Amino acid sequence: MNAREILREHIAKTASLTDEQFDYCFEHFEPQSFKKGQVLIAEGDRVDAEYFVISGCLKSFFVNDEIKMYILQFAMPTWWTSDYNALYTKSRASINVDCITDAEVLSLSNASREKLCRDIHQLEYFFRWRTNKGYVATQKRLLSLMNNDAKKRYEELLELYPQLYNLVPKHLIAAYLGVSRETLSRLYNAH
Amino acid sequence: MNAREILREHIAKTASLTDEQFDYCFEHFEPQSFKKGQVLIAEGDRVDAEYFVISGCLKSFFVNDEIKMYILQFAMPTWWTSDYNALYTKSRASINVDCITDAEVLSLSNASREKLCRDIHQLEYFFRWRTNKGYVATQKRLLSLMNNDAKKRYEELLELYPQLYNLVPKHLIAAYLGVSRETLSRLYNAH
DNA sequence: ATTAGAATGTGATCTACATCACCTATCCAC
DNA sequence: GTGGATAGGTGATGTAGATCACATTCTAAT
Repeated sequence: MNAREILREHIAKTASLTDEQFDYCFEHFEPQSFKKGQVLIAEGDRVDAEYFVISGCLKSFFVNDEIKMYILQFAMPTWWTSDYNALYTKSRASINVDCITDAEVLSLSNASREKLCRDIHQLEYFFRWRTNKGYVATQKRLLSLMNNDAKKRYEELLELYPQLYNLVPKHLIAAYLGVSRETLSRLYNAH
Repeated sequence: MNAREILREHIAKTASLTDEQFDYCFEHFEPQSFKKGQVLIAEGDRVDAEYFVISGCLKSFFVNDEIKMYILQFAMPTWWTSDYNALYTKSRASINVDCITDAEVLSLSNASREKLCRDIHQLEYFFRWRTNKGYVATQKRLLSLMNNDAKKRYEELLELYPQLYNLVPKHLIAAYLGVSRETLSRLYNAH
């Protein structure tokens, strides 16, 4: 399945567009390819676009004191990622986005998204739903972080995203769970 | 300022509605009053509405093992609250919402919101933005929880919402920060 | 093939915070 | 006013997980 079809199917799950509407919509996306390790957004950048992942895996993360990294989100195919704070407030990036593996994305600029939302009501609906899902998921994660210990959170993560285990280095999983890589290592080696 | 004006001004910050549009919109909200301690949403309930706070203070919270409480959000005037997961997926509530003080709210049913979004494009825009703000705020809180110790989080909270300090009992602030009430007590008594 | 740098495992130690226990002050409801 | 929640404070002790230190393996570039 090509990028166009992946996007089409993804949107169709939430909003119904006519062929003409989707054509018009798709014109606003720009396909981009990145190599493993390439940076899409660096802290301090002006942020102008969000990214819809076609293949590969990205991460969005925050680095504290130039030392510790906390992963906000792994972005797998059909997931969206960006610095949404910077994007919506037109401020500079406070988080980073880069590639864990080689990746293909569809880039959508802020201006294009707003234009599409204005022109096609169904797309505004789509983006409202998408954001709502992200909001709910983040709230769940917040609760899990307060309520569960590292082991429980690790098990939850693997249950939710089994692919991650083999795809993503363990120290990144630790950075997502909010524990040190040492602790994570001890956890799944059942100490 | 009455409820109508408060809502009008709140929406106007994000979306521009004509007088007719706002009239139509406002018809879908139902004013409700609650006493301190009253429950708007209890775990297990069917959730059919979200609430826009006019006066007073609500909390949305999760109770683990019938013992420990974690507060997702304090809802002050002009804030929205509900169990958005249950509301959007039409599942039963996994969190609770009740009143910390006497409160007046405007209740908006899920059906009414969807109708309003369909009928008035600008409102769909409004709700998209509102959800986006919530998403970004929750991400920030997630980062703070992973990155900062309890003392730092406590200071951040007071800086962001100074009103809370006098309005809300300390043990609820602890439940928001994700620390025990004892630890919170020791923190601000500078041990 | 060689080598430098990532990624990972594991012990020893330290620490922020939870938990338990108990005490005091305040606020209502009868 | 009195008694029972509710809120808050503080000491003693326990523990999950951080941090430090170092060894091992894997990976990718030369």
